[in-house]
This record gives sequence, structure tokens and C-alpha cells, in this order.
Amino acid sequence: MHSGRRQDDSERYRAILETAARLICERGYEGTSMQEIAAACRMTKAGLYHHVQNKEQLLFDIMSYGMGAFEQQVLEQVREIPDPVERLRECMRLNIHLVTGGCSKEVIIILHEHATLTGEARAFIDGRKKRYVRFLEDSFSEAVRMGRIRPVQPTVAAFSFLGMVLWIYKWFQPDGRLSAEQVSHEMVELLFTGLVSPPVAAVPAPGAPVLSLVPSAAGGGES
Amino acid sequence: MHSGRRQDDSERYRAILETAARLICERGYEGTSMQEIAAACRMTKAGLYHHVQNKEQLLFDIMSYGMGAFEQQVLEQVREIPDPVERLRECMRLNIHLVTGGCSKEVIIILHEHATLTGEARAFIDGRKKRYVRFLEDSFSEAVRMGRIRPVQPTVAAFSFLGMVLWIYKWFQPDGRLSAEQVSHEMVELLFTGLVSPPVAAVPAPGAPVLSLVPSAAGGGES
DNA sequence: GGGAATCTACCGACCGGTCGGTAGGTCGAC
DNA sequence: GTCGACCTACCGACCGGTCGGTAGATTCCC
Repeated sequence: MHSGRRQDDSERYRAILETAARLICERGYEGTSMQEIAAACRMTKAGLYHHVQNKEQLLFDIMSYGMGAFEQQVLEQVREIPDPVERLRECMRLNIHLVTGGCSKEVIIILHEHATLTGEARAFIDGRKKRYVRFLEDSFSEAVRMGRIRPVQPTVAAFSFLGMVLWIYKWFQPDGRLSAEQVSHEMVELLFTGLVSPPVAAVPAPGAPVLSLVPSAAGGGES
Repeated sequence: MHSGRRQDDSERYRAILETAARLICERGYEGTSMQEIAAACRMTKAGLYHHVQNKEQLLFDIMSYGMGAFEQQVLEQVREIPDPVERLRECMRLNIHLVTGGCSKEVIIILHEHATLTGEARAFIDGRKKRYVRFLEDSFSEAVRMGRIRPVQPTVAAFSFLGMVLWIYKWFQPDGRLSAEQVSHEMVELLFTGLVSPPVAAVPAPGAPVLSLVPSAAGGGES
């Protein structure tokens, strides 16, 4: 009974976070009033304030929840993959899946409201973001060191990766022409195979040296 | 005298737009009050409303100005480049230059406030954005058709291009460790040369077929 | 087992303050 | 003497947040 009660409590709070996240995701943080959030939770504003300290704390909790979901669904799933290139490819796939799947308004809020929080709340979220950037930079560096990819600036590579993946929330439509899987596959190939060098020659100059690309060593056998 | 007066007028209005853009860029559209904008222009709110119809029109004018700046500084500069790959590369360079150069708060507002406008104002701006996406898609398609790049989904390629480039406003610091030119160069090479295939073999398996990539035809001699 | 005490969840009413926007007046330049 | 630029003063609506109060379930004591 005790645990059941507690269970209800935390579930209730998460339901509030989810409702608030939906509204804030649609209208922006500043564009959403506590009144509206309360109404969407079928409560009055005073009732909502029984569960919530203040508006900024609400945003912080939404973002923390989103960071947790991301770290669990993406980061922890790929952290132990030994080959850095395969690690990055799988990471991109999972991250795209997270952003395209409509289940995570919280993550989109993290992306969009990147400068809304202030003070230590801002610093805390930024720290968790920075860890992800470091992880990507380190993976790119490792891949370069192993000769698995050509030498690139790891920071630029990491933010290019992130830009491609995280920009998706601005244009992707779940019921649009392109499926999430299509986007995912194409984008991974775009970054890791690149644009040059048609793998099977389409309209090659007969004399030109057209050639199939074989990964140099460390046999990462993959599509 | 007449034209001088008009000149003053439009210059004055542009100064207001610029000041407003600075504030909105820093604090967001909903987070910036007309009071603050007026004060930054060294006016009262009523004085500001002498020049401005309403807040949404102000945002629309800022975005229109930004779209104009973008189209002039990027799109028109590359539209006539015959080779699609060279067109895209130069386009990316110019677009990165636009986003990293601090001179264009208006463009950042266009990027960040992508869902703030409503109705026909929103539709108008979205239409101009869509033209850019089409331009990129068409260029990628053309490059594929010519065999200059491997076959990729043009929409995904276009939005990957845009994601890499436009995400920059979220992380780039003009006085940071990386220069704008460095980012520009690295990012262009990342997308168009890709990650695989070290150009000069670093740790190759001696027996494996390591090979220098030569663009098939249309000799676009470029680093 | 029943009544008093307590607690949770919530409400209506309200706080000081700010929002976008406006009416009407002043004033200096042509 | 007119006209545009800009002001003071103000509007109704809404903001985030808090107040005293209460219905109903739970717990405690006898």
C-alpha cells in the first residue's frame, strides 16, 4: 500500500511533466502559461502549484527527464561497442530514432530551449550535453587513430554529426514522404561513406579507374 | 531632399529592426517585450509603435530582412555555378560564413523562431525557406545524375547539409578555439569527401587495394 | 469500531507586476 | 500652420505565484 501510493505519486508527476512537455514543445516555454498547463492537466493553476515548485523548475525537470531518456536509449546502448566507427554509426541510428519517434517531446525541448534556463540549472544540463559531445569527439579521435577514417577535426565532426541528427526535429514529419528508417539509413551512409566515389559505377568514363571501396583493415563487416 | 528624407526613414527603420533583432536573438521572441525593444532604441513604447505596426509584424520584417540578406549573400552568389558539386561546396562555405559571422542576428532568429509566426506570414517565410531546400535537392540530384557523387536521397542530403551548417549557431563561439574558416573547411570536406578512405594511406594493410580517388569526369579540379 | 486529528490534493480569489497596444497631447522643423 | 515624431498616461488582459480554505481519505488513540 505504501509503495503503491508512492508509485501513484511519481506517476502522477510524470504525467504532469508529459502534459507540460507537450504544450511547451508546441508553443515554446515563454509562450506557454502555467494556466494553460494546469488546464491541460485538468486542474487549476493553484492545484498545479501543489505539485510544482515554479515554472523554471518544471522546465528543468522536463529537461532532466529528457536527458535521462536520451542517455538510456542512446548513450548507454553504444558506449561499450569496441569499434569506434560501428559505435558512431549505431549511435547515429539510435539518436535519429529518438528524435523521429514522436515519443520524446522532452528531447525536442532540450534542443529548442537551449538558452532558456539560467544559473546552475543551465550549467547542469549543459554539462550532460557536453558529456555527449566529448563522447563523440573521443570516438572520432579513436577512429582516426586506428586509421578507420581519414584524419578529421573531431570537434567539427562531432558537431556535424549532431547537426545532421538534431536538426531533424525542425523538418521531419512522421507521416511524410520519408520514413524514419529511410532517413536514418541514408544519413548514416552520407556521413560515413560520404558523397564521392559511386560504389557501383553508374555512368563511368570507361577508361577512368572506378573501384569498389573496401574498408582498409580491422574488418568491420557492415552493410 | 525628398529622397534624403526617405533615406533617413528607411535607415531609421532598419536601425530599429537591427536593435530589435539583437534583443530577440538574445532572449527569444516571446521573452522580449516591446518595452525593452523601445528602451534599447532610446524611445518609449508608444514612440516605437509610431514606427512599428505590431510585434508580429516586427518579427516578420526582421525575418524578411534576414531572408533577403541570406539570398543575396549565399543563394545568388552560387546559383550560376555550372558544376553542381562545386556549387554545393561554395554554397556551404558561404552559408557557414553567414552563420558564423556575428553580423546576422536576423538569420539566427529565422532559424530559432521557426514556428513562432502564424498564418500567411509564416507561410511566406516558409515558402522562401522551401526554395532553398529545393535548390539544394536539385543540386544534389544533378550531381547524382552527372555521376559526380554516388546516388543519395536528395532530400536527406539537403537536410543533412542544412543541419550541419545551421546547427552551428547553437555551439559556435567567434572567439573560441576553432576559427570560422577552420569549421568551414573541415565541414565541407566532411560532407563531400566523407569519412572513409584516408587519401594518403596511414596504416594500410599492404595487400589491400588502397587507391587514390579521382573524380570520374568533368574535371572539377579543386582541393 | 468510532471519533478526533492529520494529511493530501485541490479550489476560488487574489497579489503585484507586465504584457501588447492606444488615445490624445506637445513640440520642433519645414 | 501643418505634419510627423515622439511623449505621458492609460487600457484590459494576462503573467507567475500565493493565500486561506476545504473535501475526502488515512491514521491514531481509546
